[in-house]
Amino acid sequence: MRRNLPSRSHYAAEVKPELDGSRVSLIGWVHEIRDLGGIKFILLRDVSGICQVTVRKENLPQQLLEKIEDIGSEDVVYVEGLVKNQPKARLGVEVILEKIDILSRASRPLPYDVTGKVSAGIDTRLDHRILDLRNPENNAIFKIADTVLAAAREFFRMNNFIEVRTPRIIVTATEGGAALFEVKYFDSKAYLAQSPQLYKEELVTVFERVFEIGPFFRAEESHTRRHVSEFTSIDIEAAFLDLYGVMEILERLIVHIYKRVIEERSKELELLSIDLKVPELPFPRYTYDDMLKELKDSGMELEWGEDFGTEHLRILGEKHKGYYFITHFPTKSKPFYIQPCEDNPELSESFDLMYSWIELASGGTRISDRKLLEKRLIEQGLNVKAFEYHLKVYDYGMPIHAGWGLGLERLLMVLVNKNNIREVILFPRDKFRLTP
RNA sequence: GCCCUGGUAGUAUAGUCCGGUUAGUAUACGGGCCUGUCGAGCCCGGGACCCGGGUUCAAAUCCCGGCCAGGGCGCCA
Repeated sequence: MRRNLPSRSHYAAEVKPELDGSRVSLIGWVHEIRDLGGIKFILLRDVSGICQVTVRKENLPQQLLEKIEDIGSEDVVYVEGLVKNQPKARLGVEVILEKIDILSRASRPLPYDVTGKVSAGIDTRLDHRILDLRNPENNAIFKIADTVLAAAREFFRMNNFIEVRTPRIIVTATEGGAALFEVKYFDSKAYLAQSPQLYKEELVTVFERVFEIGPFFRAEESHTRRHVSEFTSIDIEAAFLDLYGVMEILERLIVHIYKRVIEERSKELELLSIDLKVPELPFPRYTYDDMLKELKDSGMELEWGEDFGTEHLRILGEKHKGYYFITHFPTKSKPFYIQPCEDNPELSESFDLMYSWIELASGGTRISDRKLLEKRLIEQGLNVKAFEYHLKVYDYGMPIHAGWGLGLERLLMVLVNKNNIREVILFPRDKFRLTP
């Protein structure tokens, strides 16, 4: 026997003045109740938004009134009633209740206030994340994230990229540097991938242009508002392009995402009080040397070859408020697979995409010559033998190629103007949080 | 890993410096009043000093240790 499932005639946000006089049925969660005695207002929330259900007690049978007295915040209810234009209601329309069924009860009191009347710290919010996400302002972030992901996939397909999936369980470090999580893999040790770097480079010899959107893991002991242990990377790799080609793809992707979010998520942007403007192309480009000079002019000397610290980036961010690229970093500050410049091997064909002082993406031209790659592995103190499977691919015809990795959550922080990365991750993971 | 700050009802906070009545407020929750609320309003109620040790006549308050949390640095997306 099939279950008898509750069904609605309309979503809450579809209850508009044009429906005046018609009968509707709604299903949702009780967002808020305001009881004025003879009249009672129930704000009913579903995925589309909130609608006001009005209870006029005078004409209702006792049995129904008792049922209404019994409902509480976050109960799941089915409601039937007549739509009525109502200038006194903020939305200009309300549903006069005729029938209500409680489909599921929420406990009382709830451990967390969904309506957001009392502010809560990020830790408390994350402890009660599901309730926290019911707040329309908070779930708007993830509706925007949905559009960002859809827009990115759409953009990549328009540009002949093929979506690939590379292993999350790997046998060795791909880049050295970042700390890896160790996992038990049957009778041996394995690690959680920190990047798809080597796989996507290998795959350009098959598909020419690949992209991957997926989670990666860093076991860093970071304790900041912009680091977590599990994050989402939007990665591309493309044959027959160098850093300039993939920088163009990156800035055009950002613009495409902005356009789609503005088109499809105006309501969510409004909820978050964000006035999103499509950034202008091209994004400004500066070299590492340019930035060193800028820092010097600001009274902050940095020795050539040193990577920028947060202190330096904050100064650069003061001056460059929006998106901009920094290119041609010193080779020694970059991973082994980055192509050194032909005319000056101390510099590399690398770039970072910045937004103010935040690093959003980094990438560059990759080394496509096996000999050079081996030399760089040795220079960085890595074990060449461990990379044998990867190095072999360079013997099978490896074209010049370039790519980048973009931090999805970092981009979201910029889009929705949040200064803690945990706000834009449904269930964030960091050194101190493994639940919920 | 290093550094700074904090831990008081479900939540957010006042009080802590300078130890001393019943630990205050808001909101949530329960009860009452209220026919146009939309941060509803008014009245009533229950609900808290992170844990352990020390100092003291007396500790939310001072000291030590632990645990937990927020943030910064390094590293990076």
